Amino acid sequence: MKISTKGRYAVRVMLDLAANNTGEYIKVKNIAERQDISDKYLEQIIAILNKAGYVRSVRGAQGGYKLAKDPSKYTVGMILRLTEGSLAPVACLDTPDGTVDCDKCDSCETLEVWKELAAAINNVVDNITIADLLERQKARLQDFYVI
Amino acid sequence: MKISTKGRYAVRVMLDLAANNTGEYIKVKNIAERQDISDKYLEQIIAILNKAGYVRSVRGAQGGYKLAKDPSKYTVGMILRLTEGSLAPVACLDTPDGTVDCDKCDSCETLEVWKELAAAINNVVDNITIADLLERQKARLQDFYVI
DNA sequence: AGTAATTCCTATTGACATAGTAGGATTTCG
DNA sequence: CGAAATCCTACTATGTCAATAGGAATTACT
Repeated sequence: MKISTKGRYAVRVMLDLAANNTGEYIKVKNIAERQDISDKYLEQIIAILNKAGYVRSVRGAQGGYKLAKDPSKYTVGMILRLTEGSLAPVACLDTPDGTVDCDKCDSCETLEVWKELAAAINNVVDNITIADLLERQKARLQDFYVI
Repeated sequence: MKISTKGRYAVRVMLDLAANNTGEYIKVKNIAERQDISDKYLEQIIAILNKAGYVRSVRGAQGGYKLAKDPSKYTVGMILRLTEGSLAPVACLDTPDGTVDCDKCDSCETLEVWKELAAAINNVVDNITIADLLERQKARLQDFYVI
């Protein structure tokens, strides 16, 4: 029941892009340094975000990445599902529609548990956006400087 | 973010023992047949439940297993944590106490997300007992025969 | 006492996923 | 043209999952 580094790093990348947005394109190398992640590994992760259109890229010298839309448009759930695959706690629940992929789900008492669990998980990750995280971060930095 | 078969099977075993409780000891073979699980694999899973004292066993011919306590004493969370290990969605949160095992948790904005997620997960699995599942099962069987 | 049934214990295996590392092709700015 | 950056693909080491396998120890029944 662990979220992999791929998913966690992807969220941090999106937050980093939001936090360091100046309108300029941001290089992988800089993100990797700030986040203390291997830049080669980060490349692969950001490639997923790029293919999905979550970020825009410019190639070549002075190139880099920036968020495609406003931070408020990206939920943690979107990012995790994109990079991790489904967040469903059991395989029979990770269908694109809401159906159940199991031949004996009719007599499966535990299925209800997993459905409740899936709903609880979704409820958390789908209700936190990158903008929310950014706001929290700013609030914390404020506190830091005030003290 | 999947729950493994170990955890899922363990819950089903506990429910099976509760549902088929007649005071007699129940054999692994019978549980395996009813649940359609390899009995050799089930042996290993039930061994975990046994060592933790969740079930009582009698060896030898006519031996078997039964729940150690009332079904209401076992939550799904207890069983999953026992068999799966921690349910924390990130490694830095699976400490026995509530502490965080990460050197830069102070500046980790995403940690809050994982904490909320962990709380949501716990809230579901810690509030469903085997007795609850048993009740639902009985209700469903009732419906079946009435129709 | 002997035998069948059952739990108990440990080792092994094949398949797959994770978390990177590595190398170079391609594109673009200066 | 050359340096800097993204893009693309292959490889690898490690570990986990989900069993399978074989036999040792224990007990009830005849």
